Amino acid sequence: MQMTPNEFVKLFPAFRGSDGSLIGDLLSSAGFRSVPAGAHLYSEGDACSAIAFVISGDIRVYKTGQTGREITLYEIGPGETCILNASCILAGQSYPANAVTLSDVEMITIPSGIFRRLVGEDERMRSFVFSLLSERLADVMALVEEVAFGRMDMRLNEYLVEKSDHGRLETTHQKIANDLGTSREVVSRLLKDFERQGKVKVSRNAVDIVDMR
Amino acid sequence: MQMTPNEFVKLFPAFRGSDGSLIGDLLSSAGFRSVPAGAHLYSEGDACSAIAFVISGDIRVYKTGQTGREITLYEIGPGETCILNASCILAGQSYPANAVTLSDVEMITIPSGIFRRLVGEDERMRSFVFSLLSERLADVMALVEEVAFGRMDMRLNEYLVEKSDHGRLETTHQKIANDLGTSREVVSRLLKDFERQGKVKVSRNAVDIVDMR
DNA sequence: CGGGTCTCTGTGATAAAGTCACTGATATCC
DNA sequence: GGATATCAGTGACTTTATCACAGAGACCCG
Repeated sequence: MQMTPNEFVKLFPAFRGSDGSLIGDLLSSAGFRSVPAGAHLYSEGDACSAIAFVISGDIRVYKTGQTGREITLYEIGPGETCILNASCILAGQSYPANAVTLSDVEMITIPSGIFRRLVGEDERMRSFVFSLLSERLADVMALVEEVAFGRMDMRLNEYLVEKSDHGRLETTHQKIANDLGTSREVVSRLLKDFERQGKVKVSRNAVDIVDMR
Repeated sequence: MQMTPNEFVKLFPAFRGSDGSLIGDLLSSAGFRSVPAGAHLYSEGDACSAIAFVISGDIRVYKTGQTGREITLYEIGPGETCILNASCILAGQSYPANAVTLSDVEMITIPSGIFRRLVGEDERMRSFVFSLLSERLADVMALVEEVAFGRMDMRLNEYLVEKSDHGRLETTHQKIANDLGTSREVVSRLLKDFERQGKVKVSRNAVDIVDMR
């Protein structure tokens, strides 16, 4: 599959109005990559060689503890880059987290050398990368606050509201726990409480929101 | 006080070998600022207008919860910039955290416009800022993991080892709690346990490490 | 169809951590 | 030398996490 500059700008509006060559350079040196849902993209400690611009699908970036518990740091969607790639490439570090696809994902990959050059030459590219990196930093800082000070019932409540689609969320308690950084039992118990309070309806592989205010 | 390019490069070796004009530009437009210990530099939500390069002293960047508990995200020392400034300037956000000086701090401040231009023009400046930003992101991600999965006794143990100077740490239980994101009572109790185990000696305003392995 | 095997969920007991409400102990300041 | 402020200790209780199971539903396959 090939992408036109027009399609690219539609997805990545930060590049609108770029002086001609940038997007051309970017697309001509880009590779296209299609990854199935559930694929493991990289692990903590891996080195990285290319940067990915996500066209479609979602990616989950998470940390793991020794006990096996997980916590989601943030998700990457269409119109974003996997900024950890950028961060690794530009700072020469290895990945500080893990990433997995949540759905089938299509992305454009750009070799790190080309990417480095583009960041140097183009103000828009620079600004795009800085903004995304800054945003992630702010996101993760907010997560620290939530984890350190937030109560689990509140966090679960917000999670259900945010993640549900038309009042329904199809997932398992284990997956919710993995996003929130807690254990399955805790999620099960809290959902049961919510159900007793008439806020949700719990069934196998799904939670239906009744009234969460 | 005025700083020579030589002194600057000694503190910020990432700029060694910069093509002449960069450091000159930077220093000629820089302001010098001296701040006493304990001063509040900025709060969550503030806008920012200049970037600071720290010459001497340490700055603590932290988050606060509604209950009044605090947690330190990271500290900034000599030879580093307050990267949140950069991130705000380049991404147009407001501060996502609070900052306070831990000691008397001297720093060079550079107006955001000049800074923007330098990042655009100079490869070394760009690389310096990216590296620091990436490093902070990795730091804060590691903190999420610690807070979400780590045990308090382990965290306190590591903290004491890292922060102590010649086996002694002069601080209050409250300050330790503020760094770790827990409450004073928890720190007091854990320290008491450590003392019973013969690992430390606790006294008012100080902890002496006996044997922490 | 029926039995075996997964995956998902529920629950009790216990341990770790945070909260609340105090008390006591040590400095510090007129 | 007391008044005041700061710092630390403690019991009781709540919230979370962990461990060890037990069922319940889905799915496969002869």
